[in-house]
Amino acid sequence: MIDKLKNIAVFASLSDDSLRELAMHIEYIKHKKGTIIIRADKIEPHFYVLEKGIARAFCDGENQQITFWFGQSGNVLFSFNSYINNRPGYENIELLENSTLLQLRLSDLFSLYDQHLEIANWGRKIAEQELIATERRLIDRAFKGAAERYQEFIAQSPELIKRVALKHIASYLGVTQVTLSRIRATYK
Amino acid sequence: MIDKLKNIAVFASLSDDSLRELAMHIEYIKHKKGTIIIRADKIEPHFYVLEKGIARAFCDGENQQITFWFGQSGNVLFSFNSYINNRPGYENIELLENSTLLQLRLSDLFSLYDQHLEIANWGRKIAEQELIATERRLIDRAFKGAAERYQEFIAQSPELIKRVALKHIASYLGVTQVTLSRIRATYK
DNA sequence: GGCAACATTTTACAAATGTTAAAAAATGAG
DNA sequence: CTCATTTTTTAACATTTGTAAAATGTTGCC
Repeated sequence: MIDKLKNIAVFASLSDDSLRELAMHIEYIKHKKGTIIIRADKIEPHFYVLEKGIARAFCDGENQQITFWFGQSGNVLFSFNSYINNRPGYENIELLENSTLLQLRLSDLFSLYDQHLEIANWGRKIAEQELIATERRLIDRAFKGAAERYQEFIAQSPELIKRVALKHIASYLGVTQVTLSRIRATYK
Repeated sequence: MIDKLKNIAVFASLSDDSLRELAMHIEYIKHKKGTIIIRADKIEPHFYVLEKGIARAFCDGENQQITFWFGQSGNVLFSFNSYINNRPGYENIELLENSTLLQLRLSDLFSLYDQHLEIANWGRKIAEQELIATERRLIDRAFKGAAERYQEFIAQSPELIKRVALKHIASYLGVTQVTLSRIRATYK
């Protein structure tokens, strides 16, 4: 089990001791493409790590869904508001492919944070990495046009372009699908 | 010193023991309005807490500055990329008023993270709170028009509206100053 | 294969925001 | 207080992006 965890990106920095602690609380689960694993307006009691598959987080609007996050193999996957504030979340998380996940109760994770220094710092780094990635996206929206953001998305996430519907990528980039189509038509 | 720290929002949750540990490494400093306390492209070796004053973080573009963050009394203030990745940052931080700050070496802070469980979890929560606030802003950009974002900014940050130049608020909201002026003219 | 459901592109038009420049208002130093 | 500087507003026009609807393309199931 520990060797298996070591191969997953988010666990790579942890000592065997910490991995053993975590492994005691981890369950493997599988879900099919299309499963909504986390639902808005519910307190989600688990923290997941995506072992295999692709996921998206989205919010529902009146006549649109906005995808604001993609997860790939090795990424963590949780309801921000449940995890951080113990409140119902605003986001849904959908699996876009048949996936395998590691599941960990938040209550167990929080106990580990309060008992285990290395795991507490691991949790800190997870939040910090998400933070810097999110802030970069916010800044990119200000400095770069939609076309440039699309080009960079292709460069940085070649897997996602192949495997994710364009309508999801459009809202992730902050434009409508029509605009994304126009951008794509320009670079043909 | 410890009692003084307790009055600052970001320290409120810490035990006396943790506050004593932190206090050993904290220096008080003052700076005048207009001081750029953190500069892009440098590794910033300190972590600051704003005791009194207002600050903004901005990036320089070709013919514009984009403000993407405001700090008020009790907020922490650091170069994301220095703090998180030990690399030169992309942001400048400017004090918009005469300010008093608490200064802490990152190297000291990281030592505390590696030695002190409560402080490690305190650092985790700081990152998590920034993360959730940043993500909310990214989502708000998708669902709300500029006028609505302005209204909410007024409601949530009445102090900032009074004390910060509108040109900074415009870029924070993701519009030009001309557009913000038009929005303001509408609600008169 | 053929059909139904869904995804993507295209078109025409509308709305929002950006750009540039100039005027008006506010601020701050001496 | 006055002048110079900076900030904010206003105006005219250009550009980008959005909306709605139709056309085309793709996928998967029976």
